[in-house]
Amino acid sequence: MGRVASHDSHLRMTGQPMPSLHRRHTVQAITTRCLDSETIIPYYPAMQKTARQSQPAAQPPGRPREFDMDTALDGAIRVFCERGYHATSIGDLTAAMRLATGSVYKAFRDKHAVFLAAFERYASVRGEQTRAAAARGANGREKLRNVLLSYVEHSKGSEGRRGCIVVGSAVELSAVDPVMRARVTAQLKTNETFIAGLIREGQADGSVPDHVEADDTARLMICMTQGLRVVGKARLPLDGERLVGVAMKLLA
Amino acid sequence: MGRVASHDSHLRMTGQPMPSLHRRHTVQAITTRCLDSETIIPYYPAMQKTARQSQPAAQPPGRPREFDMDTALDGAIRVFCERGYHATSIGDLTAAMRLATGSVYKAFRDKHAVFLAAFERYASVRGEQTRAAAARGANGREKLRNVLLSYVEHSKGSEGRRGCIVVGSAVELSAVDPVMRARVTAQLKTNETFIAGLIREGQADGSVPDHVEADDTARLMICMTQGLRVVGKARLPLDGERLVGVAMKLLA
DNA sequence: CGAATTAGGGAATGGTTGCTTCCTATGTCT
DNA sequence: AGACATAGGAAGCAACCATTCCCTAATTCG
Repeated sequence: MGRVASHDSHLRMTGQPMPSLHRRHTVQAITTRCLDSETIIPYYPAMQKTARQSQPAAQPPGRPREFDMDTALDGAIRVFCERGYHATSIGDLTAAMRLATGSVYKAFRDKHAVFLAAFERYASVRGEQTRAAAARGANGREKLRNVLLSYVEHSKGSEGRRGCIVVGSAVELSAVDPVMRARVTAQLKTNETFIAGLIREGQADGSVPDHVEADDTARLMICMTQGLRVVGKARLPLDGERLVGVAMKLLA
Repeated sequence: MGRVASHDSHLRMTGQPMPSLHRRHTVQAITTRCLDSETIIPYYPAMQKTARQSQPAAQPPGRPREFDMDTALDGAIRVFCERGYHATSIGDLTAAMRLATGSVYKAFRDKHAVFLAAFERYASVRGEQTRAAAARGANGREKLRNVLLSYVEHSKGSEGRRGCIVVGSAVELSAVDPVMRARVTAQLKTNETFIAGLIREGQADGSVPDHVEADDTARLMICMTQGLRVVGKARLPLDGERLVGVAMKLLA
């Protein structure tokens, strides 16, 4: 039973995420906008002393980064989604990111930081896709329908098999890693308020009946979407039209 | 990239689940009935040559087991649900099962076998609970309502925080462990046909309209239930009455 | 009773992992 | 040029993990 302070101790203990006093760094953070575009979350592409302060396009000193952070993170997303956090070794990570070990550890504090950055990017990209799907609808009801359909499509086939990093984090880490748990719940709430917003929009434009309970329905729909990712990862076939057709009854 | 045959190699490679020729053993398997009570799945409490053949109460030779297998497995279920497969060390396991390392390995081939046995017991227990919930309903519709309510209750609070081993397996293992993937999909299908059966029962007794598509609705409800476990693990509050109230619209 | 057999439990083992540290080469800034 | 920072790889380290070994009980069979 006695296990004390290991490498990834902050994942196994209830403790804090380690104050990161390794190098104090006021990062010039690349920010990504999230689903509801309310919250702006920074992720750390590297550690570099802030450039000049008010010259946003100024290139920092030193050799510029050769690899593209986003494509590297896309690789990280791929493995993390597929295998989860614990089963992904640094070797898996460097292979997927096409980076050497040293480079990874130069760009990120540790494995956990890579995971967080991958999570951030995933949330940002998926949020954009979802908002795009919504935008293709004429009214609240149509938007909602498109959003649900988009969720099903992303839960199917090879992408579905790969899995969702949010669901993965919730299941694998939320009991044991307070940082990721906070991030996951925030993400779920963001998505939920986005959906609730669409329902209210539908009620305003008359495409959704007024007696629909926006918040409860939104929460149930979040359950549906998260469950879709679980079921999709287990490779059960999913038929978008049929499932969404049934789901739209919730707006009756 | 080069990783060859590690401890839990059959989990990391695409390979087979290892033919288990370690010791050939015709186990006198303790069997558990599953949700739909159609399939009988053996799990391996130990390796003992079959006793006499047709004397079910005959005690096998050797020192009898001291611990209760089911309570030990309940402990295993607890940690596996909470931390998942990979993050659970043998130390965690022995602590939770209140067994010494050697005893665990005497009773099970390896960690994977413990996990499978825990999964089996979990499925069996939860199946019984679900069937009990259904039995408390007067007609198909009521049964369904009770089942959904039971799912929400189990996804809430401390049990919800602990999590569901089926969801955990789906997310953490199904991409990488064909044995568990098969087990997970089988379980999901079993649950799905159970729900579909309740819908049809409701249609037969008049409590559910005939135009409801039983299969599609059942699949969507499975997504809901699995999603509930994800959301519950992320600790979002869940209100059974409200959520199920909304969900019952699917039977309109 | 002895032989056979199995469980209990803890110590030992061997391999892997995450992480760190070196090193040299390279590119961009002041 | 000099400072700085990245790239990439190799080598190393301490920790940990899953598994095995081994010795001690407890029970049945002959």
